[in-house]
Amino acid sequence: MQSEPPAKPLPLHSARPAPGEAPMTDQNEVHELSELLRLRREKLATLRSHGVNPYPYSFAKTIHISELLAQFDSIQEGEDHSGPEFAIAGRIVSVRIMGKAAFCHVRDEFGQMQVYVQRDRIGEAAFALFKLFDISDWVGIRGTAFVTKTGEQSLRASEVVMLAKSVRPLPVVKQQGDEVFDAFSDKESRYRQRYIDLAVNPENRGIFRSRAKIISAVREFLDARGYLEVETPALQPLYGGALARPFMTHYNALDRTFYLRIADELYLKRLVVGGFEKVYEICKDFRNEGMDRYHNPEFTMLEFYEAFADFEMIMNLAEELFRHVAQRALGATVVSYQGRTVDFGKPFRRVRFFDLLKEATGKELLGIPLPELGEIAKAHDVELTREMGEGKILDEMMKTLVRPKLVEPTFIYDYPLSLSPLAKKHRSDPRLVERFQPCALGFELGNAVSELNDPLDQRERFEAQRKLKEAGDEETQPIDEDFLSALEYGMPPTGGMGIGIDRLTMLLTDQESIREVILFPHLRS
RNA sequence: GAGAGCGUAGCUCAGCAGGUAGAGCACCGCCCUUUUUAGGCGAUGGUCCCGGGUUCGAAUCCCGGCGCUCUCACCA
Repeated sequence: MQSEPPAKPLPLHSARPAPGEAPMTDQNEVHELSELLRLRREKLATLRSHGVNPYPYSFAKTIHISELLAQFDSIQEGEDHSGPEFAIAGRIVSVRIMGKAAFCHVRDEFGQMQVYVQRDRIGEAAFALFKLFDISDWVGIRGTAFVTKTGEQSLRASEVVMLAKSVRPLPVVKQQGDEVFDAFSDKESRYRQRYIDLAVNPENRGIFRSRAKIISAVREFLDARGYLEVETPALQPLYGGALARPFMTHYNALDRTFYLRIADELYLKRLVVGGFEKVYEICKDFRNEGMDRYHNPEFTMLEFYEAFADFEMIMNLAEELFRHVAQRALGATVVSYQGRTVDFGKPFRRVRFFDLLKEATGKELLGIPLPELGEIAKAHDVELTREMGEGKILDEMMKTLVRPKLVEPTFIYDYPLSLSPLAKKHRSDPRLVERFQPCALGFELGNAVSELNDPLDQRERFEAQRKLKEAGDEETQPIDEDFLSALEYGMPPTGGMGIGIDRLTMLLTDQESIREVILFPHLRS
C-alpha cells in the first residue's frame, strides 16, 4: 500500500476567489490554514480513505513506559526477537524514518521510550500508514522489549495503532549537543496554552503533582487529628474574614448583589458555634486586586479552626503541619528555595512582632505615639502614604525591614491590635492581639489567631472598620450582623489559621512566580 | 494604577542610520531496515500584534490601541 493522495482531495490548493466572486466560507477557512496544518489534515483524510479511524474509542494499554523501563532487564526478547508483548500508549515526540524502518520516541504521563518500527515486522500496508504518523499524534504500540546497537532500551513494534491524529503539531523540544531547539519557553504562551506547556515540558507536570501532594498531605494531617472537612459558600451576600476588595456579581433570582468570598473565616466560625469542634476548608478565595508574582486574584486557601485552642496551640500544630507537608511533598523536611536552604524539621524560631522591629530599628516601638513612629519609619526609608495609620505603618516596616531577612522558618507573634479586627486581645497586653504569622525564605505563609469570641468586642472592632471605610479605606471588613449574632449565642475559645496553598506550593516546588503553580493563571484576554 | 522592555515562520530568535523579509529546528519530497531526538540532496512556509500617520517606499520612524514580561504601588 502506498501513501496515495486522498481519495477525495480537499480543496486545499484552489485559487483565491476571483475579484467580485463571493468567497465560499469553508474554502476560506481552509485558506487560512497554514501549510503545516493543511498537510496534517491531508494525512488525516488519507488515513480515513484507507479505512483507519484516526479517533478510535479505546486502547488496551498494558503498562506505563516508566514501569516497562524499570523491569526491562527481566523482560527482554530473545535472540529470535520473540518475547513477552507489551502495549504502551502515548504521544509521538520524535520520528526518524529510514526507508523500510523507523525509530520514534513515545511519551506517556510517566516516561518516554524509543520504538522501533520495521516494515517487515508490522507489514507493508501498516508501515505505509505509519509513515503518515506525526510528532504529537497519540499512538498505541504493541511490541517486545530489546536494546538497540547503541544501547537504548526500546520496543520492537509488532503493531502500531493511531489513537488520535494531531492536526496541529506541538513544538516538541529537540536537543542536539548543547543546542536546544524549539524550547517552548515564552511565559505568555506557556500560561495561555498550558496544555502545550505540559505536553512539551513534562518536568512542569511535576509541579502540579507536587501541588496535589501538598493538598492531600494537608488533608491527611488534619483528618488524622479529627478535623472535619466542610464546604461553605463561595457566593456570599456579604463578604468578610479578610481585608480586601471583593468581586461583585448579581444574583438574578434574588435581584441583589452577591460577592465572591474573600475568605471563609466567618462561616467556619459559625460552624464552631454550631458545635463542630475542629473544621477546615480548602477553597478558592477571590480578591479584587492586581496580580503579580505573589498574587493571583483567585487563589487557594486552607483555613482551619479548633475549639478550645489558643494561638499558641495552633502554633504548635502549624509547625507539625508544615513539617508533615514538606516531608510528604518532597520526601524530606529540607526545603531549597531560589538557592537558599532551610530545614522545616528543626524547631521554628518564635519571636515577638515588636522584638523583630526592635532588632531592625534599635527602638521599642510598642506604644510610642504615631508621629514618632512615622519619623522612625522614614528614617529607615520605609515609604509612607498620607493616610497610613499605626497598623499600616508597622505592617509596612515589618514587610520591608524584617520579612525579607527571615529565611529560617519563623513564627512572628503578638501583633498590634490595630492590624487584626478578628483576633482576641492579648491576655497580658490590651495593645496587642494573640496572633502569629509563619514566615520562611522571605515568604509570609499564613496567619493565625486566638479567635475573638467576645461579641461585644467584635462589634466594636466592626464599628472601627466602618469608620475606616467612611474615611476612604476600601479594604475594610463590613459589619456582619448574622456573624455577630452567632457569636452572641456563644463561640467557645477557638484558635484558627489560614495558609496560602499557592505560596506554600511555590516554596516547596522552588518556583519564583505564583503563575508557575497555578495551572491556568489569569491573563488579559 | 505608574515606569521600563518586548510582540517578525509551527517553536526559539536575528534583521531596525527606511529600499520587494532571514537563520536554526520543525514541516514537505526523494534515498536510506539499529537511528540518537539520525544522515544526504532538494523544496515550501510570513496580514513582520492591530489601526492610523510621515515617506516615492515602513518590520524598521511617529501617534493611538491590544497583549505579555520585569520593576513599583495595594493585597495573601
